[in-house]
Amino acid sequence: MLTRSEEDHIKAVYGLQQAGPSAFTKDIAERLSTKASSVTDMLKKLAEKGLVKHAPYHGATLTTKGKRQALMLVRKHRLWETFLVQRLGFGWDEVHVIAEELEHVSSSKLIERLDAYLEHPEFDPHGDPIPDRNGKLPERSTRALVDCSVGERVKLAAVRDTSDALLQLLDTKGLSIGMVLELTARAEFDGSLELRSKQGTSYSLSEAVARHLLITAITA
Amino acid sequence: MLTRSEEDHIKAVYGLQQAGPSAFTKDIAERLSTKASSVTDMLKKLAEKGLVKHAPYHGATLTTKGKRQALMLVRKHRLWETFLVQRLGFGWDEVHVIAEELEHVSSSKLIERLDAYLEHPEFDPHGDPIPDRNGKLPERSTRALVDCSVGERVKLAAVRDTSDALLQLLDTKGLSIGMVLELTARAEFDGSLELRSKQGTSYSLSEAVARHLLITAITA
DNA sequence: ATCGATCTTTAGGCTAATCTAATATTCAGT
DNA sequence: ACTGAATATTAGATTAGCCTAAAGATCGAT
Repeated sequence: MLTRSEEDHIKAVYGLQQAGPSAFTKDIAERLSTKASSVTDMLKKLAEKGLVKHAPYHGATLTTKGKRQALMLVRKHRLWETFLVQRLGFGWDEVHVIAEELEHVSSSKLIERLDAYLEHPEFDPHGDPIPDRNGKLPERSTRALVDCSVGERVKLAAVRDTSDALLQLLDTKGLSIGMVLELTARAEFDGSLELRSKQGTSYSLSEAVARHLLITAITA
Repeated sequence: MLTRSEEDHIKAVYGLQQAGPSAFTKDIAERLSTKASSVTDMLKKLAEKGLVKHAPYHGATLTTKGKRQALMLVRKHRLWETFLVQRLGFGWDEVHVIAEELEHVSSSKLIERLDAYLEHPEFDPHGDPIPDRNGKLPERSTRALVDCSVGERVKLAAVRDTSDALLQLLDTKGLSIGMVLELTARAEFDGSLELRSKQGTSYSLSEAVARHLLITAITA
């Protein structure tokens, strides 16, 4: 059984390993709002428990065992987020903080029942994939909206960010996961994008936003 | 903001104050599976925070502020239990432990949404009253089944126990909250009771069990 | 009224998780 | 290769929450 702090560190390492090969002390500390020295202590402890491999001065990576733990945490987090949005009617920008607490509830029977109750969702409200009970992530090929070409028709698949501000911005504009859009123009000056929905509504997005949106190709 | 341990102690004091006027160190320790000395420490801390009144050697009582906190915890606990049974299909003997964890999740918006989602239940799966958002408990007059007379028709209202064993026993016998029963006989030898449902099924209960069942008079 | 059993508190210590400050390492730019 | 900036680790302190052991308080039975 892991403590809450251990779980938080493992999840941080997992998250950072999505971006780079190794998670660095400073970045972990930043994610968890602690200090680097505290992280070093914890990495040492987790290394002893066989959950991470800690190469001093060169960051940490999850072991197989650690990765399994991390995936279960991610699973819990995303299932709770799905519950909060789909069943309790929360906005997608409100659920992260609450799910951070809920994910530490330990009952695995609870999480399997929740999964069934939600009808085994594959993606959470932000479009992030939900690992199944064995830790397997659903397959899907995405790319950043910013890398698309004018004329392409795409489907919004996910928001690559944990900050609520971006989610609120998208809300305000009326954009949400699953929407199908055509990229109609890209401004040379600032890289901003113009998109149009089937219904003819136009949306204007800055390059910064477009970098954080993931899309899938239209399958039709 | 209270820590988990502080919350646990407050809830223990509340629970014990339902039975007697004051909660004693030893009983609190027993409930929380800690030692009396730890409880003393915590009572001192909670007294400083103005949540309990601690009369050394004479137990603790909740202040108004402490009672409000306790009621919110009880509210959370019982709403989560209701959710687990009604929506996730858990058995009523499985939910206590899980709700002990869930009740510490802090978002009050979450609990209000959950309450609405469950359609503002007044009683939890064990028949215990759920405080409303202001801490008000629904009114209902109950008495112990053991105090009823032969010939009375009663409705099972609540199970006065937190142990799973009793709940499992009732499950096995096919008894549940809300059932209407007639008390047909009481054995002189061991005080055990015979009951019969409208459908004609007979149930035999030991005096020990009957002491832990609360009933309401039939309103019809 | 006192004694003994029981309960409570106090005293002192332990561990987990944090911090700050000091020291050590790495690495990019010269 | 060297050096400075950035980063990481170590050392040592702090806090919360728990413990054991010892001392203190209460109270019913004599």
